[in-house]
Amino acid sequence: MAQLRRALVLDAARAAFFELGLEGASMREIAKRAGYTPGAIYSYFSSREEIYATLLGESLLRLNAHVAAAPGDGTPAERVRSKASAFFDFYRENPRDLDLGFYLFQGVRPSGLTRELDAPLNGQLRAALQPTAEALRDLGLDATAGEAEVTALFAHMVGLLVLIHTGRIRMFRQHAPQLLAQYLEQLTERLQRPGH
Amino acid sequence: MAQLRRALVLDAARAAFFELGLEGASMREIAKRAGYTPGAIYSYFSSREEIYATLLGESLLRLNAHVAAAPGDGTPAERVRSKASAFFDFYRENPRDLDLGFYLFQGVRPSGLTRELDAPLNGQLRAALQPTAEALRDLGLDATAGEAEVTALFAHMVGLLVLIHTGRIRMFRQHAPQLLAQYLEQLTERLQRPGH
Amino acid sequence: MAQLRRALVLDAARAAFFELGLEGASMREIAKRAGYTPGAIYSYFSSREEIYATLLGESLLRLNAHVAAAPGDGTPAERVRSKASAFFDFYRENPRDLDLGFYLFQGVRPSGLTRELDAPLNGQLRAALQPTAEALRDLGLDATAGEAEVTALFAHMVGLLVLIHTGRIRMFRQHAPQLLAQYLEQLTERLQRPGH
Amino acid sequence: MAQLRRALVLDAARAAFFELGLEGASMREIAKRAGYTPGAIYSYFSSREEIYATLLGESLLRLNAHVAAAPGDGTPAERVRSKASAFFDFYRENPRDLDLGFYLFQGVRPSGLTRELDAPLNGQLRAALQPTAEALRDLGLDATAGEAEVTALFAHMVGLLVLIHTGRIRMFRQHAPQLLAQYLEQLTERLQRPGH
DNA sequence: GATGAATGAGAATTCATTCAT
DNA sequence: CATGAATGAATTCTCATTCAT
Repeated sequence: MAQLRRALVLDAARAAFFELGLEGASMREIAKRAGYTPGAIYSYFSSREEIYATLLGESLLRLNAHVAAAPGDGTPAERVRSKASAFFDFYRENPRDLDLGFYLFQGVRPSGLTRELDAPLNGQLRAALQPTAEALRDLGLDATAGEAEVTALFAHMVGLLVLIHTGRIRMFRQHAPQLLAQYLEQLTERLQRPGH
Repeated sequence: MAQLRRALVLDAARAAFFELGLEGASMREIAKRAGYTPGAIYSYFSSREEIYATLLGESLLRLNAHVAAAPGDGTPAERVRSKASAFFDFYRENPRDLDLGFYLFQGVRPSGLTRELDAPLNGQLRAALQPTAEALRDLGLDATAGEAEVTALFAHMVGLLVLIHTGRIRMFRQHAPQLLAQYLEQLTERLQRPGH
Repeated sequence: MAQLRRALVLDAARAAFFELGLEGASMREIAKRAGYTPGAIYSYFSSREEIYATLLGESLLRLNAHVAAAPGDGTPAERVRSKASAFFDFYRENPRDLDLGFYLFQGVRPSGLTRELDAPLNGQLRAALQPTAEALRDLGLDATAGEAEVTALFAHMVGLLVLIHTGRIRMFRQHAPQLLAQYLEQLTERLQRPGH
Repeated sequence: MAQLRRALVLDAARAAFFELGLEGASMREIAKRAGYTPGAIYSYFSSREEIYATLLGESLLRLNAHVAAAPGDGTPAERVRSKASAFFDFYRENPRDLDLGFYLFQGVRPSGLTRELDAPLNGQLRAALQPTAEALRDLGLDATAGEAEVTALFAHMVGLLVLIHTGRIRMFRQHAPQLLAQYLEQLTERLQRPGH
């Protein structure tokens, strides 16, 4: 019962956030959309931060599900491409989830929430990259090298996503997915080259 | 005269922003630092947004200067590394400028200013990547391929900078500059490989 | 049964008040400590005021017990000192009870409760001063004079307690108990002086 | 100009406080009475605390003026009575000033104001007792004894004022001024007695 | 007797902006 | 050009209390 209503508030928060962005999704706005008075929200979430953290956690679950659903039965090189692309596409197709992902370290200063919730959320993010990391290891990389490679790949995807997100990509008249494909191509080729 | 005073306001705004961040640099704060009353600021800038846009333009000028100052007299491969690293290091060493760069599309909704100011600002950003693009062409890339490569490189740098900025990079226990060096290494090596 | 549960709520209220003070002891807090929901409290007390009034009545009972326990077998002068000091020490050692004593006329405006509960509470307060008044009469004072003297003594103690409580006593670098001892000394000496 | 408007806000605050007490005199209420929006108040006072502190400072000034105006040309014993009574009467006749005096340590927790403003306010309070202290010294008391005596006297007055204020004095069917007169009588007599 | 849910009023404070002077 | 004054809307959050179930 309470769980249902909590979900209702969360729906309202998600909608508000997705429509109005961070600034617009105030407690007032969320309450209005949920059909509540602002005070009532606090029965379900103890602070604005908690709402956002919940939303972000949920978003990361969707991300992980999306990555898990990507084909994982080909060659290691194919799996690198498949899993990394799944990660990338999730955020490309759901730009608000990217906003959400950026939320905790962009807009949030005063809250003590960051510290407490940071660890599990980071864990969820790591988990979403895990399949890619495993595929890289199957290509022959050791733990250290795999870590470096997955970090570089993660950075590359984040950069592309930011460029898409901010519209800066048009500046270069390039398509981000194609750029990612090239990066992955070169990556797998490089790792399979003799002498590596 | 007016130009001088406008510069004075801008100095105050820059100082406020660099010390207090986005949240802390209110019109009140800027005015106080400039020795003005809040209302007076509006003689020089028509909105808070315009101040930030001006600040961003100025930041991009500094970026271009930094890139121009980087050594440009080695081999093309060396120049790619030199110029790209200059770009990267500028933002790594001046994280507030990165904040500034992200500002206009992150927090700003209501302003119609973005559109008008977007073009020149984009131009300045392009300019900062121009030396790198030229060095890439000197490595034998045609216009189209060069464009793709510089975009990919730009994305990679942006991604790394975001990871540094948000502290997420610690998660992977990797150093960003090293990752960029590897990326540049592989890039130049690939472009110089026979058959390319 | 109901009486037991009422006591349970009261325990929670007392604990909350003694730990968190007036501000912190909200209905929510009291309910939480009692293992109830806020609404349930209203089965036992019709308002927050009533809880505090009940708490005050109980506090006055403890006060009376404390005074009763003080030695009453010496000379009248000794008994004045003994009983008055017991009164004083109770509040000095239990500052929250003093808070409670001040509560009803300090913070409370809207309640009509004060009037109804005032009489019995006043009675309890009087009772706590009764032993002192009797000892004074044993020193030879008639009813009227005894009344005046016990009132003056009461005022003196209240004044000292307020000074302790608010920290203002440090301003004068004096110790309250010592000041009370002097007052009692002079009082008994004066009453025993020939010609009185 | 600004000073005038500040005074206007202060008038509104005083009126609100005197009519509605501490709880009722919210920023909303003060603003409404001053004909302002709540935000406008912050041009004149930086916080609710500052308003109350100003009100209290002003009250203490009136207290000091009242004490200064009391006759100071009789014998030391007469001056003790005159000055102490002036102190007492001020608060007896202006009970809201007493409320104000109790404010800073009763209702105020969260503010950092107490510490900063406490010292000067304490100083003003001391000053109001100074004439009495001097008259006591003229009766032959040394600094230490005078300090003790003025503290005891202060406590006695505070106690009586609290009893008046809370209505508890009726309980004893005594008049406070008369009780103070008796206290002062005994005090001066005691100090003038041979052997002292 | 108790719950769970919600209300509605209220708190202090901050802000970009406007505008008569 | 600049001020001083003020607006008005916004912010998050807390609380005693009510009431259908």
